[in-house]
Amino acid sequence: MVTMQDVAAAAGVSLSTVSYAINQNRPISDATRSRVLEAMSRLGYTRNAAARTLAGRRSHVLALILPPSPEGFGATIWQFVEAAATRAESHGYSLVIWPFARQDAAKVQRLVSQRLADGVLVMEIFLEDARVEALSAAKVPFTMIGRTSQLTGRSWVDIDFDAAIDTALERLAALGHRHIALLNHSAASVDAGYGAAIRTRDAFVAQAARRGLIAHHLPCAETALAGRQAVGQLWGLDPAITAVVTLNETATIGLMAELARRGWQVPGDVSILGLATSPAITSMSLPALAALQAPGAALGGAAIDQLVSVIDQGPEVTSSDADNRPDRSRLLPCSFISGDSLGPASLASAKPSARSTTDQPTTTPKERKSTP
Amino acid sequence: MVTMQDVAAAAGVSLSTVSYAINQNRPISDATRSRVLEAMSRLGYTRNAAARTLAGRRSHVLALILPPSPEGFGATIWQFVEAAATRAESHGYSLVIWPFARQDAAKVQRLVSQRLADGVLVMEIFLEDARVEALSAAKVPFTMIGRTSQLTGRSWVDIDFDAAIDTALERLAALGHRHIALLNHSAASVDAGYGAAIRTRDAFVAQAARRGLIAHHLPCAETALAGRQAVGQLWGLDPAITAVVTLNETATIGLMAELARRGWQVPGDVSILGLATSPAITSMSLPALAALQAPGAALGGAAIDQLVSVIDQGPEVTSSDADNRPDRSRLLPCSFISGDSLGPASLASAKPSARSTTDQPTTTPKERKSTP
DNA sequence: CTGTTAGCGCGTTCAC
DNA sequence: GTGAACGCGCTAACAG
Repeated sequence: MVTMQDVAAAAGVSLSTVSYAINQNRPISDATRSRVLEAMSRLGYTRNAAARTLAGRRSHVLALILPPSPEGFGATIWQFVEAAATRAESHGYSLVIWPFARQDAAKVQRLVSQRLADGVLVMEIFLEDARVEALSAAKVPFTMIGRTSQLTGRSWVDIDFDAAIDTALERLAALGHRHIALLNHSAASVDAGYGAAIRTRDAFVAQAARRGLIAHHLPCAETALAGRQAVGQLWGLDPAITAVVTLNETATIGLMAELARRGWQVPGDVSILGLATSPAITSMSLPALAALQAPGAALGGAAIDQLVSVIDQGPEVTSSDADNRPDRSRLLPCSFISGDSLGPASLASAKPSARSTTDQPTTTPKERKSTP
Repeated sequence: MVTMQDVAAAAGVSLSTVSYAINQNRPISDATRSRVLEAMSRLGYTRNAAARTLAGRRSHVLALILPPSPEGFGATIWQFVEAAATRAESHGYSLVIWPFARQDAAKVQRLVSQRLADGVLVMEIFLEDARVEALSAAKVPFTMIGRTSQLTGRSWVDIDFDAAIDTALERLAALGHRHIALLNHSAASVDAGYGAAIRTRDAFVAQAARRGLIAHHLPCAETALAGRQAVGQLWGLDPAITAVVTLNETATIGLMAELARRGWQVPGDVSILGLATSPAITSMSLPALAALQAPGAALGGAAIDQLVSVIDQGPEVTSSDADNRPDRSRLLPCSFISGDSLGPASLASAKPSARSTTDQPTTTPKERKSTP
């Protein structure tokens, strides 16, 4: 292995000069710099990361904690990761991914205490999140993608679910929909306090009430099968539902398949609007799903920027007003992607033929008495 | 930060004794060991990764190079990652993920030359792969998930596509299918030499010929839209096709949606069999997709085992017969998941009404004239 | 602008 | 069984 010492010797300068030439920490004459650079490339030198970390007390690594998702990741989350990796690189950091579930706080603890990363990004935040507490306790700089309920002094970026719901209800109401359902993440997620699910639900219920709409909230497992079963459940709840807002990509696919199987038209009989959905998903359905697209890439870039700023400035933010500093916390909007799944509300009573509430026995719900 | 020195002082022993107590490199009396351990946990000591790496010349980190996939990752790939991370941990390594495309060989080069990882796993291998060449040149231990065409002295694990195709054709032939199509990955992937796509295609063509079946190979972009359009293309190629084997999950979803839209029955009119598909996908379609499931978790574990063995034994394998050593290379089989998408071949001529070969120009089909 | 030097925290080879 | 001492390769004062 060729070291800085070798380069220094070859260039006829001292070791520290090589270091300064590389890191540009100090003015160096062009002549010596080019001698050094020449020697470096001639010898094929690359600096040793461990030595640099040890001496400099910085690893130049940022970690991203991802939950192990049994369903795989959609395009949104991957856009996020890519954008984050790119932005990290532009700040001189490399991004490593640590797959840890919410329960793995101890592992997180271990890794950060070894100083493997200078800072950490945490995704899929729960209102109470042990990983976040571990990071907080370890005094490691971190930024949340999402928000715990306790926010004081913490850095975060999040999707503006409130605004997204506002847009969604605005559009649906304008189309005449009055009975609207929200197909959420699983009951398990909601009960565990998954931030996105809870904030969306709350915004949905509150804003629907304000607008005088009939709102139905249905948690649903993240599987296509559960999405299919949701059809029976939803119209069992309220046969007058004409629109579904969905936060659950996988379930949405099942939902639309089941609607098709029953012969219901989208958007003729039912309108569907995806929330925080990726374009890849929207085109998977027939008709193409209208959606409020999650700002994956923007979130990734913003999250890294914030994390770097926390690292650079230290965690000195304790004054109460600091919570709203734009370099510490940001809400990003979803953008509307038009599809073919949105239409005017149908008069439910007008097309009883298309609206069978009869369920399939299999995986499924029972009969319900039709109560008009 | 609490160091080994601190622990040594607190336990009343010397620094090296602490090191030995931790690494169990040398016999230590139980009395002193427990004193050391007690001091460690009392002070909350965790060793500094950089220092350990520098002194020990091993980073205890393995890297996994993933391609940035615009469509997101399915469950299979994520199972692989999880299994690999777990297995790595059991070997005392942590697994970091580096998202690098095939063109990013230079970045790979840079990272490994900094000795950030003791070994590297590379996924989604192309027959000629610059990342692999870079690793090879840098003399970094690595294991491929997939295979380059040049294999001498290289460690790899791969899915047994040959066997999978054998199973697939065997089953389809037994159901009476004679005109069978393969819906492959994109033409771009095939042209670039993506190993899985090419090996599957070749096996498909060769084995179909051997069995006297009519084989059609269709590359298809990894989008649902392209999958929909594939319907027109396939039956344009050969109206007598009664079964489709698919290696392209995203396209499969579109394919099935389009079949449904045209009113074709699966498996009544067409049988569909997924190849190297994950269970999450199989349940997304209606009817549930029959598939040869990719051995994601097994691949992950096996890949790590091999990589560790390469690291431990050094790259000394140059003798020609070494290429078949089971600790260096392994082929893993897919397992059959029955679904509802497989049935006996229909007599094409018997149901001309359902079979039209007319292509839709865009994503949005109009009526077609029935041409018997 | 450049050179000298003292560590960073730990693994490991020696002596004891 | 234990301890002392050296060095891994580099950063960052501190001196010129």
